[in-house]
Amino acid sequence: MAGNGHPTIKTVAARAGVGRTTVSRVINGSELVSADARARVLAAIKELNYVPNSVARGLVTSRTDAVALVIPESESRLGSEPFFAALIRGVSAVLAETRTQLQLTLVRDRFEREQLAATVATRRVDGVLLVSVHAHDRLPGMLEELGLPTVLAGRRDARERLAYVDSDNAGGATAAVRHLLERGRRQVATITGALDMDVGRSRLAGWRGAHREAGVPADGNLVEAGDFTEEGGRRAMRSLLERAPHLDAVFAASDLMAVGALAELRRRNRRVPDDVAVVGFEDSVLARHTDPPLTTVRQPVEEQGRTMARILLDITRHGAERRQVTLPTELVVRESS
Amino acid sequence: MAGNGHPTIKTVAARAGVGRTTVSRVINGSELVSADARARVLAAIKELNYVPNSVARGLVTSRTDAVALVIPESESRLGSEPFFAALIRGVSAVLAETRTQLQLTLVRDRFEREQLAATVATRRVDGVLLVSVHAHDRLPGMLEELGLPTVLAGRRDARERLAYVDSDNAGGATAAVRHLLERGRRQVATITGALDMDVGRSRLAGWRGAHREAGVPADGNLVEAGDFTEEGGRRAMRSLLERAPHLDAVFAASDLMAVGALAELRRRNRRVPDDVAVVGFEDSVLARHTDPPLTTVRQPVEEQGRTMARILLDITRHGAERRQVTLPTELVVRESS
DNA sequence: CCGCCGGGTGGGAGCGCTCCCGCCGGTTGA
DNA sequence: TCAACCGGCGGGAGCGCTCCCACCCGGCGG
Repeated sequence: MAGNGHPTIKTVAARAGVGRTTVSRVINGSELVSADARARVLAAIKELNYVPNSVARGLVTSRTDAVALVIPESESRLGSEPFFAALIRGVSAVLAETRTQLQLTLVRDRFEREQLAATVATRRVDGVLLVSVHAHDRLPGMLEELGLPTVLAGRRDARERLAYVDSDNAGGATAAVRHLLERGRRQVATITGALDMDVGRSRLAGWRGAHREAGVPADGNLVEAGDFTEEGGRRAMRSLLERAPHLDAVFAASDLMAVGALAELRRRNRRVPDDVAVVGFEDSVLARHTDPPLTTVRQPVEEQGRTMARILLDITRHGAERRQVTLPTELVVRESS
Repeated sequence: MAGNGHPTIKTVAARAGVGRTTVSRVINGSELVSADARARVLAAIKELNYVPNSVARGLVTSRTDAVALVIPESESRLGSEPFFAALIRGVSAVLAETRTQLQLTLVRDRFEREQLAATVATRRVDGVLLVSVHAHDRLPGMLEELGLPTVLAGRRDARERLAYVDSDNAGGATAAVRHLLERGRRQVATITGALDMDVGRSRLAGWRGAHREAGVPADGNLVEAGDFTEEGGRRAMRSLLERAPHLDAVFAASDLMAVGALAELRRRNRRVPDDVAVVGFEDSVLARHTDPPLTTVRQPVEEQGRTMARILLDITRHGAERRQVTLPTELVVRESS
């Protein structure tokens, strides 16, 4: 019983000469406290340097004021780090306003990913933000069953039921390819992203859409599947050039793949943009540093993070409905096109 | 009392026909349980899909099995994201092994930084990992007073008392400058990092050391202070060229500043490496993508994160002493030198 | 003058867990 | 034979908080 350790609400109550309940009320901003009592409690808190124990609070309220951000590490390793960094910044900014903690969970492999559901079920978080969901990912479903509010970055497919915030992938891709066609490019190839993800499929759909719009037939020979990695971009560029040596433009579904494509083009002494125009997607820091600087589609990643956090908090704090938001993208023209 | 909600340890005990304590023992891997009882408990856990409530556990053990990683956002915004991403990967890998949660705290401004001490004092974390500490940062001291185990990424100064993991900044810088001098460069300038940080000072010391070693006088005119940003690198390069137009090499204390320097050199039509050799520090992704690819000093950032996490866990779990570790760096020669 | 109301207050109970301590019954050594 | 011991086990207490439910008391209407 030494006054040692940290002061508790009881210590504060004794010091202020009031009951525990009154202290609790002051802390939680209840109106039903006389000005006098409130002042005494506040003074006691300051004197004792008291900080409420949020674990104890969490036990009774069964809220933790923490949300998890789940990121598959395999993808983050692939150099898309700027994406995650920006997303985290956005999320964190909104959470800070409401004193909500951000728990970062990097998931290394499928096993850890499935295990996560159990971890998360230990009630350590009020909700989950999920990044990079594949079409047949089971995790979102598991979280839903657990009744844990979940917001996705990107959707699993066009019929997504859960809350999500996505960029306008199809629209951005269409704009990119339209830009190439309008500049007179005749054979606009595309290096797609992973096609088991909606991002990959939607950006490919955008490439098709722009062709349709322009009344140009979309040649299946000009499509090569990538995987969002630099090496994948390089490889895809290689097979495209072999299949369609006369292509004069390529739309890569990510900046990183565009970088790979640029490398392959340089290796073959194709000039960019003179011989072949290149456009990426994301507008990461990379895009400004390639040679030549990369034309690309900017997605508002930080805003995406902010929106995700807001939607999640609205659900956990105010029981709001799940919302689905698509954020606009914007073509940034640089020197590669 | 409806069987609703989540099963508790009591539910499991009833189902298995044992006491709460026995269930607890099984969960925590105690030896003092008969094989029979253990089997029954395990079965009950599985049937009920029971997951222990870690908040309740935390209340009694006063451990949360979570640690905070504190990152000043101002710096992370500066494009050093690859550094933080790698650090997080390392930290996360080690934490995952011990089922410890990672709480990420981006600190936007000084105010939030000081407030953090209070937040952290709500007992939500067992320890803190601190990144980018400036020489006169008050936060480490506050955490120490709170008795919260802390490990720094980098040290405040050469007399650091807290646990830390740092790269061999001086050694790496010396190797970089030695390399330039050995290749016959006569005027090796340096763009320093922020000089209120040990990283900045140590890398500058390395530049001096290599000169001393080679018996070449270190010309103060060849030193220009930067701030680890690209723009800072550009600016520093500009003043260096004005002050010392005949310099034939520059060692930048970060890749990002090297990128700025490269841009300025190109603007002035100085060829790299023919006219001026450039070396950076960090070996971030950027380094492979500059034109020409950047010679730089690789620091084992992921390993740094792993080591930090290990040291922190050793302290929180086993009451180990604070350790101070310096990890070796390695010169990576590419085409800019 | 009495009942009633309602703002301000405090104590009890209980959140789900761990840990202390004591109980039980079988084995061992003197 | 009996005390000492020990492995296996369970209940009580309590971690620090919130919330329910009184309780008190001054003011007011009947």
